[in-house]
Amino acid sequence: MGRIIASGMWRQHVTRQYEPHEIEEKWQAVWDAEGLYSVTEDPDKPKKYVLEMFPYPSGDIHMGHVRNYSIGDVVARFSTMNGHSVLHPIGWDAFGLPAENAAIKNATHPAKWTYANIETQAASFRRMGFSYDPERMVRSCDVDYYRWGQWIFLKFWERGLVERKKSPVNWCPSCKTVLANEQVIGDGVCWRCKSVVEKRDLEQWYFKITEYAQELLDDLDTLPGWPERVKTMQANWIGRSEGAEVDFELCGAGGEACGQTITVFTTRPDTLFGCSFFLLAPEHPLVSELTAGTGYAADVQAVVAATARETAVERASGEAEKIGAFTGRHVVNPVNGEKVPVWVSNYVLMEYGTGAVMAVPSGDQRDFDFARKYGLPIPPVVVAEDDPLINELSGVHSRVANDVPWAEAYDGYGVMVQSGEFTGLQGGKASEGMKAVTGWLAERGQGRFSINFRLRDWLISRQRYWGNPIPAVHCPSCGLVPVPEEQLPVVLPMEVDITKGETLADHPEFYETTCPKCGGAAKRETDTMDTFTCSSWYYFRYCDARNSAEAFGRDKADYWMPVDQYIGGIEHAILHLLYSRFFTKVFADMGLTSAREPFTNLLTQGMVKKDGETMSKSKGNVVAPEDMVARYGADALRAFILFMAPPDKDLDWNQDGLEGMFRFLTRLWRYVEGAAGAGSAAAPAEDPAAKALLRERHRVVGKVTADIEAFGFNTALSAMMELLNAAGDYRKTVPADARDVALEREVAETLVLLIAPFAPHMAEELWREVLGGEGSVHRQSWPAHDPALAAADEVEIVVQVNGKVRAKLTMPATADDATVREAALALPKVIEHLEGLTVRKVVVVPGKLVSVVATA
RNA sequence: GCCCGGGUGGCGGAAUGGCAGACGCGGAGGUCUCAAAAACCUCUGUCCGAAAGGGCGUGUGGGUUCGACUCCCACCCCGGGCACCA
Repeated sequence: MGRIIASGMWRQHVTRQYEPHEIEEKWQAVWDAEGLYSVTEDPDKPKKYVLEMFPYPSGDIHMGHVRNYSIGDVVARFSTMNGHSVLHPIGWDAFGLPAENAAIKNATHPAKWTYANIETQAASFRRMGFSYDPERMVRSCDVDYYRWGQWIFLKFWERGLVERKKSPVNWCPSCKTVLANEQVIGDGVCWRCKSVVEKRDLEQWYFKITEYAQELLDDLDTLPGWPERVKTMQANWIGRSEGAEVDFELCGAGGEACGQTITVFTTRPDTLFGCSFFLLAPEHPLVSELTAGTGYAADVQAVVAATARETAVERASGEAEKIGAFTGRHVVNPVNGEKVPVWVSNYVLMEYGTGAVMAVPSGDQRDFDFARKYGLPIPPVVVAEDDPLINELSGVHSRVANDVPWAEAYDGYGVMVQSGEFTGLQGGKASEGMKAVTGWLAERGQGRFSINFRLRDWLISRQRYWGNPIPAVHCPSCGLVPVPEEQLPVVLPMEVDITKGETLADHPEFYETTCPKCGGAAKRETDTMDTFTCSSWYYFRYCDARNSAEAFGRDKADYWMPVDQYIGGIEHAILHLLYSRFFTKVFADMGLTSAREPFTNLLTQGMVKKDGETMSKSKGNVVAPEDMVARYGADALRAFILFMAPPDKDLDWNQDGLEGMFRFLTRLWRYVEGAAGAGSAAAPAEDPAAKALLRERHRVVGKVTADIEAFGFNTALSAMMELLNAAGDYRKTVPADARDVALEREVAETLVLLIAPFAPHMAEELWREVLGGEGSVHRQSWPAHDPALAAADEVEIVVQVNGKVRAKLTMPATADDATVREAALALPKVIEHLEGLTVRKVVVVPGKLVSVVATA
């Protein structure tokens, strides 16, 4: 293997240069042949499931992939070396719209495009040296996989978690399909293509994730290994509000009671006495019923029409001007019998609560603005204790004030006024007043304690071809009928010509079928499932990827699940992570798993940017990992991207440092080659230079170990550089015949083991070929360290006088405080700075410093 | 508006309340060489100083402490998330 390098030839200097390409491809082949990364359930070892998020087969890999999968690979290899049985699989989230778009553009089939991309990407991952178990690879567009997605759908249906209903839904005009709420991001745009979404009234399939809203919220507390920020985002998204439902009786057109009630949800029942009008959403079904044929119909219809014209962005952003119209009707306030007018306004959303709102302008800014605009009363009911109004209204039970001198509503805590028997109680969110009023209403059957969630059910049907067909049949006589389990899979037909814009709905061969129940002619459902359904359970499939009888075996899942370390981008903080938690909870309730949460620890890695912008083809600022691998090898690239920044931070790609990482690896290579000999030269036992190097070796092993455990890959690599620097200094400063050869060899071995998770190819070459190690470096035990050996026997102590460093002192590590203090005060420099001053206080920090406080 | 992050040399970044700037990049000078590359060595926050040495310095202003990048209060800036949610 060794070769004579050109520049060294005349010196007779035989050495091997670090040639990443030769060794990387060589070891990739060896690892495959040896089946190094195949894993089975080993009852004798602690298990560890390390997983990076399911990649979409977009074609080329990008730097974000390199970062994500490099992090996972270090964690996986490190865990293996630390005695764990490690599951580290990969697969592809292979259904989805980009395949259709690409197929249209290239006049091919989505399947062809997808499988070709998977091959390309798999080759790139292999080229990076990632340690995936090849036997567990999963592709979500394979029938073997998606049939179980259909099975899950049927099981969800059995459990009452599937619903088909008509409601206003998000429609992406560019993707030509509906989207779930979670998939509308930012200012009302599609998560994938960033087009502004529209609202359409359509009948669609839903998973009832709201049934699990409370548990999804509560169990966030069982995830200490998740970033706070992700948990906060999920909690906000679920949006739990405690309050009350209040029934208002509707009056007839003549003002008389008509027996019909309208219920509202409010978080502030304590402000009920301040309700001066009542609002309906423009989409509320009662609106036309109440106004049809009356003199109010025209104005109300104008508001309804204007609201319908607002874009989703305007409506959602709260920037739209509040408009409204009186319906001519009234409702009765249950607490005081007062009749309040019913208005229609664009700021009331049909999707939240009941689509009807009791308006309390003194306590809610939106109601306040509306009241001011339309000249409606603003009676104060909860007044801050330091508000001048309190003098006038404190203890006043009945309504005397119908307006406030305030510029805005007050929604904080305060004293209830003008509130009948509740006057004087504390008002505010979750206050005693709120509880008292709710209790009063409940006793009379006019209200009840209630919890409202912002979370909506998950819309899972998609009007696209390249997805998992929904296993359902529409029968003219039986209605919606699930495809019987034994008839699965519903195979996605390949004959659909996507280049002509065809979908399943264009294929009678697909949709013409018979009803499983009555045997009559029926139509198969032609919508496919949201691809997020595929990625919501793939981590279960990895546990038992080749099972043809079940989605996964419970024994296998119970061995591996939950995922111990999940790694992926923050962009899935809600989407994929919420859906996966939901699936896992349903699986647990189905008895398929004992895990109630899928991911114990979550690392959200930051984005890889270029010049502060996300890399994209359209910006032309994409840095191709392949180019970097071609120049410096996969090892240098992997190590460098981890060295650049802590994993959770965004990083700005800058190639300059990559060269530096390559230099480090080259130096490491040379050092190990030079120190590999098992020489026998006995070194002086008490040589301080040798002791220092040994100490550094133990310190660095301790630091690298702790750093990897805390995802401090950048500082772990820094520490390895420090050890190599120390080893280089030892070699430079100690003459060859005085060197401790055994120590140098130990340091070399240590460095090879430490670098193995980061630069797996190089470590393997050095381990097997240079150090002559037995078996793969990746199957070795992680190096041990002895804290006692890492401790210095002499310490340098800093001496401060009035907070400024004035001298340094070397003391035995065992010296007691009094000795250190005395030695410090005796230093000439210290005496000089204390001249004319009186020492007031001396602080001794063992092993660190002495701080002398002195004044004149 | 609300909720999270984050502001440290020329750059990426490091620092259980204890020498700010580890490690790396970049830069300057040097060794080797006919020369260059590579490699190696020295220096590299800033200001004053020939040096010794000293002053200043982690977004801003206060505070706690013998001692603050770190803890507390107020504010400024940057990034992200949420936002007519009743």
